Amino acid sequence: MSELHRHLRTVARTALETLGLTAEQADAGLRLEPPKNKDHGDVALGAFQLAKAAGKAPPAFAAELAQRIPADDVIASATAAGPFVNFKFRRSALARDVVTAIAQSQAPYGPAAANGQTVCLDFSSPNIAKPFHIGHMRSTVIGNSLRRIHRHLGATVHGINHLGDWGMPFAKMMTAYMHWGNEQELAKAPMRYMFELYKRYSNEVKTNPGLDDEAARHFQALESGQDNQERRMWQFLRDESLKAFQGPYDRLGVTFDHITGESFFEDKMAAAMARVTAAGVLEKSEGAEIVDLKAQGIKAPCLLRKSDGTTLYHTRDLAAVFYREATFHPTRILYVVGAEQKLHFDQLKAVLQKMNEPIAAAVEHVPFGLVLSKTADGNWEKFASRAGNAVFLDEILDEAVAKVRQIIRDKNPDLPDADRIAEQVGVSAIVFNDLKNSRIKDVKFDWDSMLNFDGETGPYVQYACARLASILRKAEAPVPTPEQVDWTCLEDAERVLLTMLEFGTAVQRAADQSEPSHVTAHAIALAGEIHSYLRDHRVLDAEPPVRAARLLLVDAARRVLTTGLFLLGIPAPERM
RNA sequence: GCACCCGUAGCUCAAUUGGAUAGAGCAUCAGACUUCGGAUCUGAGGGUUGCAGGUUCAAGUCCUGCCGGGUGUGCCA
Repeated sequence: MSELHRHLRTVARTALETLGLTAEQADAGLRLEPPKNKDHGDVALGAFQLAKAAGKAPPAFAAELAQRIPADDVIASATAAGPFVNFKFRRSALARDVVTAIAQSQAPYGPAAANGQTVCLDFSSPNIAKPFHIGHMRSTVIGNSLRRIHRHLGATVHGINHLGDWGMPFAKMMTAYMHWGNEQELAKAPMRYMFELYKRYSNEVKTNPGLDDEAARHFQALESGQDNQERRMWQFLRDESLKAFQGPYDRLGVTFDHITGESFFEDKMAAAMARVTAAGVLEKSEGAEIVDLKAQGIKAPCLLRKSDGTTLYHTRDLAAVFYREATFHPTRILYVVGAEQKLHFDQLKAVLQKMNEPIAAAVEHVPFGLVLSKTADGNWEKFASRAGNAVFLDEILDEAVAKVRQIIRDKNPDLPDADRIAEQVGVSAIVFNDLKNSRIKDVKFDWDSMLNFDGETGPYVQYACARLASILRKAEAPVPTPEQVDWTCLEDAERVLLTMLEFGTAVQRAADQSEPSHVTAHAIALAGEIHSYLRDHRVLDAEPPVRAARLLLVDAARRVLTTGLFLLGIPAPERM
């Protein structure tokens, strides 16, 4: 909360107490929000709850409340409008409070002090026997952003890449490699080569179902824990895959705190199963071991051991929960995994609840929508790697980068280091697009709109940053300090200031709802406001006091935009 | 069949979780000191928020029933 809001709350609480409300009632009803219509004021208070607590009609109560809030050196006015009380800050106080906080990197504009939360963030988690394509990007960039957001807010964050390096998919890849694999071919282009193997297996298994049985035998052999051919093959393929993934991760600027795949829990599953058994919730059914969840409202039981004795996805996730609980003591465990796996995580949580494990409350699925591609007749359909039409992430990024490179050639031919900038801007365009809308919405992947860099896009926000940086460069002097600035010179910047004031709310909401799009939306809004401001307000040729104040404003906007982009995992180039 | 998700302007999406006159971008049209960076800005047109009920002082938001699209649904992950 900003100083402005804190002051407003204090004054309002005092006024409410003189109107006969208790401190608790005042706090509960004191919901200060930006009004929908900017003309109403800077902050709005709907007096419905408060009026109810006071036993009065909302409009009458709002009028009384407004009357008891005097103007002071921060509050310019409090006026009642029907059941609302609208507040306006003094412009100079608004400027001083917001810009000073930004200049000094105070929270929320800079990193906050520890907030006592520990967040385990399970994201990206590709199946390392499959190609890393556009579909894998969503979990990766959403998780990467959430990791930065929580860290910014003062949480201890464990970003975990829960690699799919165990189980049947991996056994199938192993089987394919044993039949047709060639080490030299693999070394040339590991990702693509594995994809070829994957496709070949998928094709051949149609006419030769025995392949799946073979894969199952290999998995049993692998899970036996003995040092055998399967284990060596597993180690080899895992190492190669990890090397191959590093490329996309580097380009996207993604890092992890732990790379512990499913295989990491190999030796922890027996204890997990023992714990489930001890809780008395494990049953035998049709040769398998299950937890019945009907009492928890889920019809499908959770399978923890197959009739052939091997374990499942659920078994490993359960072991992972226990491990994380013991190792990290998390307050939240977030799984950034596609919406199609909702049932899986509902079951996981339900099993923990049935076991009376308190950690169940921390388990939270963070689902997201599919990536759809446009068909010839204008409809949207799922990207299907099975059909062999997987689009490799690299190809998409390359295409975007090439487009940016061309725009630079057209508009800014003298830009130094153009290739590096094109990489930054092009990759960001794709990432930004993925984080722009609510997670749960499907991402419509359409080349034309993807490569249109006008409007609400990554390049739009980066362009604003570059423009601001350019002005600061041309000032050829250090940015003024807050002490040097006459705040009355920024009274015309209210739209920019009020937008920057909202930054903390946007970040907090993003963390609470696991929804990076709130940060994206804020960055777009601020970029728009500063662009508009610069149209009518010259900086460099203004009178000295005005120039100094505006320079500091420009620097503040640049900092907030840069931080916002950082929280999305996107760089802010000084030139582009 | 059952469960869950989505449905808002021609298209893609917002709407601070129940609050004031539902807002942006794209596309279309009309404009902007010969640019402190035009990847920008200003403006215009464009809406029965899928349909029908209900709860409430107040519903795009909550409840019920439909319609349309999607995802999932015991030995994959």
